[in-house]
Amino acid sequence: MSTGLIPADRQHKIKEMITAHGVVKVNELSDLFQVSVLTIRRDLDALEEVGILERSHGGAVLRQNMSVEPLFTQKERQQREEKERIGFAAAQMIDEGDMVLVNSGSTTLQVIKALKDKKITIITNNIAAAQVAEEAAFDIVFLGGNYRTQSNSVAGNFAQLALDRVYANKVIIGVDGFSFTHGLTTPVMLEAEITRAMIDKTVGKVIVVAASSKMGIVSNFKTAPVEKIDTLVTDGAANDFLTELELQKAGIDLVIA
Amino acid sequence: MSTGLIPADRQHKIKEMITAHGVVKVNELSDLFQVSVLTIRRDLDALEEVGILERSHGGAVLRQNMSVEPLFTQKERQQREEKERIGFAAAQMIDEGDMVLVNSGSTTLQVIKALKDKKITIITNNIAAAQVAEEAAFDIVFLGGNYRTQSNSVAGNFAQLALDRVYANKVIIGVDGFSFTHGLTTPVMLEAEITRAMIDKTVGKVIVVAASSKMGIVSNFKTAPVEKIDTLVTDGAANDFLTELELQKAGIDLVIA
DNA sequence: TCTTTTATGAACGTTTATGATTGTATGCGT
DNA sequence: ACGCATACAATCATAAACGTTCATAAAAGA
Repeated sequence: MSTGLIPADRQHKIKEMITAHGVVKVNELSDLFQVSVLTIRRDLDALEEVGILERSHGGAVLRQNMSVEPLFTQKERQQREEKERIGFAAAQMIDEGDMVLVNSGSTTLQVIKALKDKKITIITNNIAAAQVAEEAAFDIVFLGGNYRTQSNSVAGNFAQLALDRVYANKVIIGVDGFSFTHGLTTPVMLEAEITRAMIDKTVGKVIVVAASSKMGIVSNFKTAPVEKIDTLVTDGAANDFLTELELQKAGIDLVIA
Repeated sequence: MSTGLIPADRQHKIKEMITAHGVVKVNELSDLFQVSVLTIRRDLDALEEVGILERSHGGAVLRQNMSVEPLFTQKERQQREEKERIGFAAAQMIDEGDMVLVNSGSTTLQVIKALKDKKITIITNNIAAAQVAEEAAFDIVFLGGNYRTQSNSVAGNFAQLALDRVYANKVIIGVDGFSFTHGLTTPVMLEAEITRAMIDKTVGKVIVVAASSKMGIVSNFKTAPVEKIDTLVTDGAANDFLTELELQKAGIDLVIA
């Protein structure tokens, strides 16, 4: 054996093939690369180990993260219980008849779930809220705009246009980063603009919901300085980060869920 | 047994089929994949084990994680195959780069599904389209507005506001009633207003998708006279209702799916 | 140079996938 | 309700694919 491919190169090509076709067969690969089926099998085993494919008799298929929202669901599951508690605590601050703006994110979705039985109006760009609305007491109004599958939300001109016409008396903000010096930040510009507009259009309480994992994080786009926040709802682990002095200086009421 | 599919790939394809159609038949699959019904049954058993479908005589049906729209789903299942065909036929009329307005309803949702691989922009009030967008090539823009759980769609001021800013070159309209004398009608006023506005904002083709069961029906609110229609996509059973003379008089191209 | 590691292939017993057969269960039509 | 057609489950047989072990040979290293 002299002019053959090296294993890594062969495996790389297999990887490309299965990504393109979704499936590869041991026989075909053996034929194509002019190596024994045994070698191919070992290649496939190695690639399965890495996790990019699944073996099956006769070949292998591409491992699919499959069907529904990969990122969103994964993010949602992570720390789910904490977020449920935070959502419940935040929901206690909403009264019947309120008009509440809610931005996108897995934490704010938990707030919406917790608001199920309240007769209020929710205005949101979080499309995932549609599922919750099925058997909820609240009215829900969606902002329009370009849909982003990763976050299951909308943003853009239409949303801004709609927000121009609205005044709310409370706003629930979920964030990706919370920092005393850099304020609230999120990784996507359009989302940041929506959040900023939501805060602007609220004459009442600005409620931020953020798991402790967001504390001290600074993401790419700033939505608001901490001074704008009225209430911060988080979990106990955030105590390490938050100091009484700083909270007081920023005028933030702290709620530990 | 030589060049056949490997089991995992076949099962994967079955999975896709049942997700798309909601139901698969053992005979059809056996025929399609050129394997015995016995093999198909074993595939279905395996997939049932995993929990993505439920066996039944002659085939299997998609297991619903439930939760979602009772009314909507029921309506959607009814005449599902016809609507799929209609959706597919209507999708053929859309070209790359088009900006397409689509109103709400189970039939238009099928059109959106059929448009999965086209690089276009879809503007719709049909929130159900979010699920389709997961793995679609098109961009999707949602109109905002008050959410109605029954139809899984939005309507109202925000939607009208957004539509003011848009011009599309094609519009896909699903209706509840189609009548030569009374035009297109739907049972909900807000939906009718949206549909009317969509037609107004379209400079190109007005494509109506309507199962034969809608023919001759007059619902509560009128959206447009038949003269506005460029193309009607329906199924064969509509021939009893449609006459060549009337179609010609209204200037409608007929497409039987 | 000698050893070690890595890659590959051959041989052989084992497992898996599939289809044929047979008898049973289910659903449909009259 | 009954009978017929179809779909089903169970068992068995076969061939392809598989894993294991061993052997060979090239590449890397000492």
